[in-house]
Amino acid sequence: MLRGEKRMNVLDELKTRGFIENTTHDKELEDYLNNGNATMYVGFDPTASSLHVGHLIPIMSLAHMQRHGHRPIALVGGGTARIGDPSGRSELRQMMTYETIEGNVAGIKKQLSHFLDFTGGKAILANNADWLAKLEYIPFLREIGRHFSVNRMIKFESYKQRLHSDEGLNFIEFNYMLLQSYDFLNLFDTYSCRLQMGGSDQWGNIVAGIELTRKMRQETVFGMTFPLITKSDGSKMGKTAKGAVWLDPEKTSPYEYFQFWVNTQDGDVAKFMKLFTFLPLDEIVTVETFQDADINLAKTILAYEATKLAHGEVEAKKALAAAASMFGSREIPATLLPASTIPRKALQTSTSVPSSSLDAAELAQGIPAFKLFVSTGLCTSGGEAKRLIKQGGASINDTKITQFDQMITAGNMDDGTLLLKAGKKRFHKITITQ
RNA sequence: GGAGGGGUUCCCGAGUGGUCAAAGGGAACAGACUGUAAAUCUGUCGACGGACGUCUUCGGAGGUUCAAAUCCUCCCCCCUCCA
Repeated sequence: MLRGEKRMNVLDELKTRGFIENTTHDKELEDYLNNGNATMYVGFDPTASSLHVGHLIPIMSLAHMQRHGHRPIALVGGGTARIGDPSGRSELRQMMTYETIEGNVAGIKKQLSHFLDFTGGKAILANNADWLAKLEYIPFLREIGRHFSVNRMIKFESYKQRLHSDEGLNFIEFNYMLLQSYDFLNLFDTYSCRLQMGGSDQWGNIVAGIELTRKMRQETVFGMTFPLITKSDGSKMGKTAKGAVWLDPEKTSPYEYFQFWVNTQDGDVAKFMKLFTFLPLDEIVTVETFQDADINLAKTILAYEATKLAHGEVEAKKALAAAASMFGSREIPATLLPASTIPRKALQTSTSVPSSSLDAAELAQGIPAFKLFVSTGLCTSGGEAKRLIKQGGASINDTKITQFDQMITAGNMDDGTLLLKAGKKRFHKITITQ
């Protein structure tokens, strides 16, 4: 995407791709980014050991910045997590132990390095625990606290909501804004970082940091917020039944991750390509008119590119192959999104479907079908497995199971394996060991 | 410190002694329809070798009762108002 004569400037690119909801100081910010060598940061809360799909917007925006020659800072909130941000939350966060937080920080740092190049100072990975943890209460209040008006703070949306709710706002959370503002000031001092980006719920905190820097340093720094990404049906993007879609392959396998993207709704394909891949905009535009089978090819490309970014090319190819063997595969024309590196030939082989092995002796005695569905993890209880079978959603090697206690024996094997299918999209392969 | 309100199954939320494994909604799951989409319709939705039955669940611990989510005692947590 770096080829081409007329390269867009970052701001335009981010705008066109749908990353920007709001910015402060439009003109000055544009100048700042156009003059090269800008430094900007996004904060990531280590509330879990892994980032999830919802974090891709900030991650991708930092990646775009880096591609345009700027220096992004990924700030992991190891310090602020000890407080808990009330913004956009209807209730007090569960307090996390320091050990949990540090564990989460480590996990998140690892993932960020898949998307950003931290070598040679091209990007910076920081943890605000490094400066927040050693703050002293009285000096902090005297130097920082005095710049904050409570009258003003309680007017911010992030607090207002909670002030009027039954849950209330706890004092510890009330301080979050001061700490995040202090982060910005600190990054400005240390790295001349002049831009903070964040979700739209961060607007108040970002603005507070801008004001603090102005008051204490008489310098102008900027803010930018991302829109809340919703699906075309209006629901929040990135959550599924099982909760968030994680970037950690241990929590969400590359295959599931791939499937998540393939299952994108029609109306969201082009939008998601703009946001979650680096495919060139002029190619993505063509997707907007696709329908029927073609839109599914576009979804495959979206899934492949997104999986490649998060898990690497090898895993992306495996996931693609696994999906192909489950759902079939079609050749993808070279003219379709030509910038994508997806393998375009129709595929046959299956590789990374969840699998387990079973002893041949055990199978020889026969195993009731529903037990097999439980032991493979396809169902969480015998009752659930029976229900699945009763409803006609279970099959083994493409033969529908009609009786929950049907005995499965070596006779059901096909090519030495049992392919269990629960519903249309969940599979499990059992290989038989002698 | 005082007064009041509240903690119910994944979420919201009804339920004030048996008819409660607990209304209703959402989410989810399965089926039909499809394009591995959405929408719609139907069914399911604590566990247990399926109906009957048994066991576990309504903040925690005890107690009353033939019977407790419901009554009593103590404790924990949250919120509101007053100080």
